[in-house]
Amino acid sequence: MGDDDRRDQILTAAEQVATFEGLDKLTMRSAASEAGVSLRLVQYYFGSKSSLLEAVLTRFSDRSFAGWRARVGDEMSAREKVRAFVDAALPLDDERRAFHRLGVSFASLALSDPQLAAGIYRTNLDATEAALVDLIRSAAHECGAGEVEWRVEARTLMSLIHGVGTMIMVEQIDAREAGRIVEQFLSGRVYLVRPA
Amino acid sequence: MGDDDRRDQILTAAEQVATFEGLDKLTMRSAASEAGVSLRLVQYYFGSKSSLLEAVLTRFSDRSFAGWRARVGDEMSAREKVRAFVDAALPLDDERRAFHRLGVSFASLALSDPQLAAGIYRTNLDATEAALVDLIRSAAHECGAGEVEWRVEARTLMSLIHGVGTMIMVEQIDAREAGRIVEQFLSGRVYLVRPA
DNA sequence: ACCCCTTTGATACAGTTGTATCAGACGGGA
DNA sequence: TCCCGTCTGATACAACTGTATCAAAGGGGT
Repeated sequence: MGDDDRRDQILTAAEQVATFEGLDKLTMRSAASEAGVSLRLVQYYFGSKSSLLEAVLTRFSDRSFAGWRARVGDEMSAREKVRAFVDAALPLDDERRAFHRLGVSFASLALSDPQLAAGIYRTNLDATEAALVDLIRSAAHECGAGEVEWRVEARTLMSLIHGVGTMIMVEQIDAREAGRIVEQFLSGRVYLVRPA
Repeated sequence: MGDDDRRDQILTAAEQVATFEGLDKLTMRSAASEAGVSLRLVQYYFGSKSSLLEAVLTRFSDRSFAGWRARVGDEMSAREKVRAFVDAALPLDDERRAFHRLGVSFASLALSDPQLAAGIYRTNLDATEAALVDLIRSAAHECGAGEVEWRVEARTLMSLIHGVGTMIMVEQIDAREAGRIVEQFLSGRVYLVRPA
């Protein structure tokens, strides 16, 4: 088995543990056990725990984009893409719930360990924001809407999604209610008004 | 020193540690050390760590309301109260930032340890939601606005605030930008439109 | 004075953690 | 065949955790 394969195998196992048992349960040993390899092997490939953690975090960040692009097809209109973006970011099924759970852990980590997590976390958020700004601007152009503070719009939408996601996770609201909240919000946005 | 005083002293120390060093650094020993008492004393008053954690969580939840009421005066109009609510919930100074940091830790805990944290967390959210629904309904009545789905409105606002708060915490946006986002959102809400 | 119960303190113990060390196995060039 | 660098594994170790145990001080009722 090649190096990258092994690395990936361990990384996948580590992510699995962090997602389903909590980030605090992710240890060198638990990752090794989940991957079905020895502790020494994890040490060999990652050296220290912080390296492992950083690798998991980076991979998570990358997959965040991958999961989004998988839902945003190229043939969609910009308006549809915005909807798809929202849909991708909400924890509406088990896969997205698992993903969100890990995201919350990392957000928490980013606040107490700025050096490790915050950098990657911020980078991810900034990239997401930039992509969303583009999407919204395109959508507005399609709709024939005038100039708007795109960045504020993007950040508002990102904030709302984040908050709704958390509410779903703690089961204060269900998927239906989340849909209602988001729908009601989006229906008032000029960049989504269908052109006459 | 009376029982409650001692309990409170330890609890305050525990909260201090959890807030400024991270929830994972809160241990029986660190709480004792911060409080300037022996480990045994913490055991004596709280028995187990989960009890200590639960007490810290409960106290946090209570203070959440206290901090809010401190900012929402009785003489305010309902419209002003909604503004004050938003203001109280955003991490705009060190105190509110510290508070928010602990809140994120607990949110994360609530997702991996439903039994302990989720109950208290959910109770807190539900109570907040109920209070905000009342506030919004009153504000709308003041404004002469018609019927709206108050609950959806309240949840939307709570979600937005939560998301904006997180963005502030990871320093993706600053207080000014947060104000702009919230202001732009609120300006479109019927329940805040000043009566003609 | 005596005693008993609450309160406080020092220490021990088993489990888990990250990390380091020792000892081999594998595999291709000389 | 031999050898050497890469790769894999078992084990050791110190630090830290929650919890349990032993011991003693304090102080009010008899």
